[in-house]
Formats: sequence, C-alpha cells, structure tokens
Amino acid sequence: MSGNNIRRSMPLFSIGIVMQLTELSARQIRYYEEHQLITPMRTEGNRRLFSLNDIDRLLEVKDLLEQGINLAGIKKIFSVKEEVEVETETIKQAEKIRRDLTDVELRKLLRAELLQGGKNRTSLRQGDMSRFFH
Amino acid sequence: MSGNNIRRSMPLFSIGIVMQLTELSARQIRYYEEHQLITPMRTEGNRRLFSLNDIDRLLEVKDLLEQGINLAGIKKIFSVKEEVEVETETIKQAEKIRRDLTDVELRKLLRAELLQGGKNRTSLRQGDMSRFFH
DNA sequence: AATTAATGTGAGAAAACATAACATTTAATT
DNA sequence: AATTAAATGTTATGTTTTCTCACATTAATT
Repeated sequence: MSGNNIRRSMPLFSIGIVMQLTELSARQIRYYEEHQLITPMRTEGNRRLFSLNDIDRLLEVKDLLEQGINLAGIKKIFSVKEEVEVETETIKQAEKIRRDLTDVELRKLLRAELLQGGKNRTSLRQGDMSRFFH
Repeated sequence: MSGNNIRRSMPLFSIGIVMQLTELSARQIRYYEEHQLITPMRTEGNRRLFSLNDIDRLLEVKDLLEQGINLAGIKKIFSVKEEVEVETETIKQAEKIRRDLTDVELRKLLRAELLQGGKNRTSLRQGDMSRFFH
C-alpha cells in the first residue's frame, strides 16, 4: 500500500504538462499553491515538479470551485479530509497492534504448553497420536 | 486493456525527469533516439516528451547494454519482440472472431427453431407446459 | 595503428518557467 | 451605486532547461 503512495507523491511533472492535464492556467496553479492547496516540489533550479497527488488535488480544486466553493472552503475541506485519513490510519494501526498482541498471547500459551510437556504429558503431538496408541 | 496502453504511451515527462528515473545522461537518451530505439513526442517548441513506455524501453536498453549487447542488437531484439506482440494480437483477434462467429451460428439455430414453432409445435415453452396439460 | 561504437563536453539559441507588478472580472458588502 | 475582495489575466524581465551541432574521449575490434 505504501509503495503506491510513494509513487503517487513522486515529483514528476512540469507545470506545462499539469496545465494540459488539468486544463488550468499556470496562473491558477501558482495561485492555488500560494494558498497552500498544493505544495509541489522544486528542482534545484527552482522549477515546480508536481506529483500525481498534486494533480488529483488540482482537479478536485477545480471541481469544488465550479461548485461555487471558495479557496478558503476548499482548504478547510482538505484539512478535514486529511484529519479523517489520519484517524482511519490510526485505527487501522491500533487494529493491527491488537491483532499482533493476541498473536503474541497465543504463542505464549503454545510455548507454555510445549515447555510443560516434560511434566504433564498431554502435548499436542502426543494428543494426536494417542488416537492410534491407546 | 487499451485504455492502459493509451496511458502508458502518453507523452508526459521531460528529459530531465527521465534522466533521473533511468540514470542515463541526456546525451545517451538522445543517442538512443537517434538510433530509433525510442521515439518520444515533441512539444510545439521541439522539446522531447517521454511516455512511460519510452522509460521502460530506456531501462531495457540500459539493461541490455550492460549485458554487452550493442545498439544494433537491441534494435533487432525490439523488432522481434514487436513482431511477436503483433502476432499474438492477431491470434487473439482471430480467436475472438471465431468465438463471435460460433455465437452467430448458435443464434441462427435458435432463431430457426423459434420460427419453425408455428408449423411443428414442439417449441420450448409448449414442451415445458405439456408436463402439466396432457 | 586505424576504425567504430558509445559517450562526454562545450557553445550558442530557443523554449519553458520563475517572480512580480499591475489590470480585469465577478460577486459580495456596505 | 460605490467599494471591496477573490480569482484570474497580462506583461515584463530574469533564470533554468533543453535543443542542435561540433569536436573530444574512451574502449573494443580489426
């Protein structure tokens, strides 16, 4: 999942290409950056380099603007979205930790059982075999 | 399938980006173009614009060169590959045509059967109903 | 030693992009 | 109606990137 994200945030496209892909003017794109709706990378020579994520954002900005929402509103919408994403990500990770922990518990139990096998002969393998040797 | 191909042949990347992605020098890239291993598009202002396919090709060129194959060899390899691709495409299409034709045959048969229902009363529906009205 | 294939390097011109300032348009507010 | 603010257009000027072309270098082959 993360590999794809890296790819989508890779700075690849010049402003000329982005203009074509989004049908926005350079002025518009720069203006939206000025208002922090996107934050494209820069080359050593200070040229903007846009990622696929940037392009997605620009298309969304365009769409929302056409719906009559102003830049302030769009910015807020983005920040809310961002929050939601962070939260779901946190939940996901918590879920993963929970799973991992229960796995650890499970292994602990199994390990205890195996170690106890010396004294109390009721280990799994013996239990299985006992069907044939009684 | 074709939509993806269009995307992969879309002229998007400047030579600077391609240099970074392929770790080839501009000289090398232009030289390979000169020898028709790639044919990037041009902007109105005569700048090269590379597609994902171009980049793939360049990486393959690089790889084959490192294996000691010269440009002539690489060119031949590409043309052979191209031929193979064309052939498999042709086979695929022939296969599709065959399928479509047999479908047509099938429908023809069904249609003939339905039309004949007026004279010889053994149509499917009547056949079904006859179980209850005998 | 000479030739060839692949790549490096430098010059000069053109294209693309940068910022900045001022102009225009449109919609909202007074 | 006049004013203001938001969004975009336009123009000017400087810098970066890319273009082609020519010549140089390197390594392998004859």
